Amino acid sequence: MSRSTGGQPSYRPVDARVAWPELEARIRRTWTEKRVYERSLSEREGRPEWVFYEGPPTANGRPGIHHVQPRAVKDLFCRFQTMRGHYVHRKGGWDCHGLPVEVEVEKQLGITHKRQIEQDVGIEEFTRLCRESVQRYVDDWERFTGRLGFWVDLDDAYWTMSRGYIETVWWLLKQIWDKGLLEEDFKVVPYCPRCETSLSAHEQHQPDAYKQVTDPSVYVRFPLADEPSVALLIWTTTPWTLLANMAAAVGPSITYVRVADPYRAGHDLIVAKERAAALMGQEVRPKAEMSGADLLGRRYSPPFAFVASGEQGHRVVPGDFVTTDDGSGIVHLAPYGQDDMAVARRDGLPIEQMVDPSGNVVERGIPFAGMYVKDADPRIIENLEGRRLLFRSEDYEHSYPHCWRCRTPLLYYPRLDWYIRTSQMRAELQASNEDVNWQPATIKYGRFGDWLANNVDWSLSRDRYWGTPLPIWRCEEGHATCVGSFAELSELTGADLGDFEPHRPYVDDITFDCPRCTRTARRVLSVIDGWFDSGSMPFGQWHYPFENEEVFERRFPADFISEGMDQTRGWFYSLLAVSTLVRGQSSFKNCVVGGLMVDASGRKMSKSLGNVIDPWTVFDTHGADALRWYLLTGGTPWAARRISMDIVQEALRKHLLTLWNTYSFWVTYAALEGFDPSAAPVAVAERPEMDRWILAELDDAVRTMTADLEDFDTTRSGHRLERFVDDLSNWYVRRSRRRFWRSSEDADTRSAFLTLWECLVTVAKLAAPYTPFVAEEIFSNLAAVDPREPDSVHLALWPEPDDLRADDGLRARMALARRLVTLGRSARTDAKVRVRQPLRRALVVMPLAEREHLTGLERLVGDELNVKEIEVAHGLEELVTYSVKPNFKLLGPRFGASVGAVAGSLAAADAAALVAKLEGDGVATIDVEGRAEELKRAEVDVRVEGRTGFVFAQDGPYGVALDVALTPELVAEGSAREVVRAVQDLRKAGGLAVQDRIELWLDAAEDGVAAALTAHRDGIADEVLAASTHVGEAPPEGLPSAKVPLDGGVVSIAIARVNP
RNA sequence: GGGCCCAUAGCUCAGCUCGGUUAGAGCGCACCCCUGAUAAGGGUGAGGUCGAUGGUUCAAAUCCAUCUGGGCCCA
Repeated sequence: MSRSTGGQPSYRPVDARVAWPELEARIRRTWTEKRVYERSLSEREGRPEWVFYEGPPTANGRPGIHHVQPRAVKDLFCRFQTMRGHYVHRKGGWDCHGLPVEVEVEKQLGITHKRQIEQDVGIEEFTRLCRESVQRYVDDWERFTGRLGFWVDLDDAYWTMSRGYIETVWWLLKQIWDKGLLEEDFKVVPYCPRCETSLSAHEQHQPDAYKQVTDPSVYVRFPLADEPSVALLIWTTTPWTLLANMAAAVGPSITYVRVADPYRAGHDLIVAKERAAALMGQEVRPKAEMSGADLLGRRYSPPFAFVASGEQGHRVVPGDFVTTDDGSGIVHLAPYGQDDMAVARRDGLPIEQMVDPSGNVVERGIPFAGMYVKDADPRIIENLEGRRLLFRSEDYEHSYPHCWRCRTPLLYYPRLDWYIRTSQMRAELQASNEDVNWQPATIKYGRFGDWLANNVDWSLSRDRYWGTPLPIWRCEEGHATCVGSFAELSELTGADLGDFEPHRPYVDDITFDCPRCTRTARRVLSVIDGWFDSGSMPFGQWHYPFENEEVFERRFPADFISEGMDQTRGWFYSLLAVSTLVRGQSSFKNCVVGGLMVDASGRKMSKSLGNVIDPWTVFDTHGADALRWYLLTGGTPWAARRISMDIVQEALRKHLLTLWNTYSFWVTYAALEGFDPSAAPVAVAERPEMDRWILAELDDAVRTMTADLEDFDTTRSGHRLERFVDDLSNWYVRRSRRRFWRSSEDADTRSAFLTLWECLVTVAKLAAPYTPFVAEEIFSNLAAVDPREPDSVHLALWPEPDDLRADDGLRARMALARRLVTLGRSARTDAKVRVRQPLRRALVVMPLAEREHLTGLERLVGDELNVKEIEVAHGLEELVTYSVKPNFKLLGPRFGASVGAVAGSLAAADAAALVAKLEGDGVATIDVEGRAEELKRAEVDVRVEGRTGFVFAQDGPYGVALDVALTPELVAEGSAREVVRAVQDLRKAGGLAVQDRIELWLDAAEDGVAAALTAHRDGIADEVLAASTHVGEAPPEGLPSAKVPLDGGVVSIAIARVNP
């Protein structure tokens, strides 16, 4: 790299073939050496902050391909906003607590049961291993993060297991406690019998939690106590819950019928009328009909005798949750359902716990005692059958929730747990949501809004070991004290606890005298839901309010967060909920939600399908930039993202290689010419049209990309960049190539070098948030000569729109020229005349109003088509026919329903005359439903079509006709071009450098060809850098040579390199 | 069963916010061209009832409704 120091600038040579992974490794080293990330912060000190919160990844497993997109999105906006001049602090974080970590350690220890932790391992050793386990994966994550190019401060990351973080969580819980929103309550909760802990609603709703399972579906007779030949028919898919049956519920307004029991002569059954046919067959004849209300209060004989009936048990009770969608319309109630427990509390039903915390039937449940409930099911069914209580038993397939970590089917289980009364805060949560800008917007009132609208209390406590301990101490009298800081705990114990370890088991040993009754208070043994930890990060990352109060206030709430869709009910919820509970507002303003990662055929990635792609394979093959580019621009961000090696390679080839080729082109010639962009400026207005055009496109790209990225849209913005790079490479460079080589340092060459340099430097800036490595490579090589620019693109300011460059008129004119070129090529293809053969002229048909748009671009179109002249055709009726249609966009509103009549009238008119009139006078009169209507030129669409017999291509109102007549001069010129091409091939094949000079021999037997060689001798020599040319002379032996077949004969060629 | 998303060429996707009569790219395919950006590049072509039906409208890929299929989230 060089600075312009008076001598010629030098550029790092650019290999046309790039090894992306190596390039990226080199860039990463530069970033480290030059402390670029640190400076991207320090150089923005004092500028307005743009606040980003990092959602802490669970450091409990190696990062996978699905972690790439969220991190790429975060990085993109942070880099973009930094370039926009903001100070963007990026504190990393690690989510350390929770069941996943415990499960990992359990596996490592080879234990399968919770009780082994306390008995065999000990809590002290267990939590020590949990801490170690977290530490182990952090290295993987750091490597992954760096490789991806995600700039985040991991050295100063927050750890949810740190003392300070835990203290903040305690403080937050105390705030909630003081509001009366933290309570212990008896509730039916989803419960994992293996982990022996309840799950919060959002844990239960993790992806993959629901799986299709087959359960028994049984119909059971509950004989009425006072009429044993009549039985209520109930339905359940969990036979084991019958052990604790409390009552049977009916819908008071549902109609029930008494029908003959088809399997028991002389017995009757009561079922919902709507279900009778489905259960008994179509021909069922009701013996009696009654409403649910009529059944209320009737007693029945319970299926098992474990639960004493008491006053209220084993009766028919009303329940508004009873439906006739399936089952029998009569619901068996047991303490294992939320509806059931609500009724039990209302009606004083007898609650008996028949299942222990491991999911086994309790001791007195003979003969099922000790059996796991799912294993007890078949035995219970047998038992019921033996007592003629079983009506029917079949298999029932349905989706059922499983423990999101260990895959054990969940049980619903009545438990005494600690809750945050979020359901009382629903309106506040919804108000917070109002202030969030979601991307995509549908999340706001869809997925997330629904979740808030149906909010249930947050089950906070976990009977586990590795987590933030619930800071509640309770004495023997039941008085509970919530502790909100370590100092407060010291005060309560009356001794300075110093730097005590707040985790279990140490914190469990701390006791104090209950402030209310002075009896000993001990900590309740629960730890809390890990989601509360992560939701506390706006506070916990700064150990607020114990320190950093000013920092916290400055960085609350966040301008931006982003995670995958799966966090809707995870982090997005906990983050919103904690700050709403404590601060009454959302802690984030903008949230970009990413989609799921699926394989190339749209299937979810899973180890069992074997379709998981390791991110490192992609990094090492195509590089991080290619992967980032694809993920940030290919497809809708929140739709499922298909990913495969091929898809990434395509993104690489299409976009990054195009950019690279353009960059490599500039450097190659700038190095040859010793070009210095900073030497002599050329004003935009003084540059050729082609240069002004690409700068106008560049300006448009800057404007639209800025607007889209401010709007958190990565896709549109990326597409604009991709189109610009394509324009730059495949039109600007393609058309301007000759201006770059072997020219003297004239204004035109300077302008070309300067323009392409400006484009590339600006593209590097625009690309920096997307593909930070290649952007840095280009920028650091090209912008080094510019003293105004920093030494890293990531320290540069985002490009500003430039009115001197903006020129929409020119953009439209160039679009017209390119359209005509396409038509000309099409015509050439039809004529089967190769492009190297020059043609005399092309005739262009186009609307009069646009003709002047072509002025100045004829040469361009002519060059591209290799024709000598472009003529705008007049009076070409013999070449084309016209058709005229309404411009519906304009005439639709004017004529309304009559627009069809206008179309008819136009179709019937003499099109050529009409067009002549419109082009000449600007208006024409036609008859519409008997009225004379005047139409302006713009109000109609004119289309041309070539008549047969002409080499003509058309598109709408545009047409290009080629004059394919060849003169001897044209043929000779074509021959010369063939020769040039053959010589260039020889040069390349001979390994000559671009600037090497040669001695050239040309020989042809035929007169016509020989004449062509003579005529174009100087032109050929000039083109191929021939220092001397021998025409009609046999070359010395042993030189590189070729024979070129032409229409009129054969040319023999030989070359020799001239030693300088 | 409910909510949300998606459905456009053989494949991957734009376009839909704000309706305009000729729906575009890339990959693949066929044919061809170009060639000192070259292990690239370019052109032309074939390939589409824009998931289905109905509605609104002079006009629907676009707006509305219903349905079908797929996905995600939930019950």
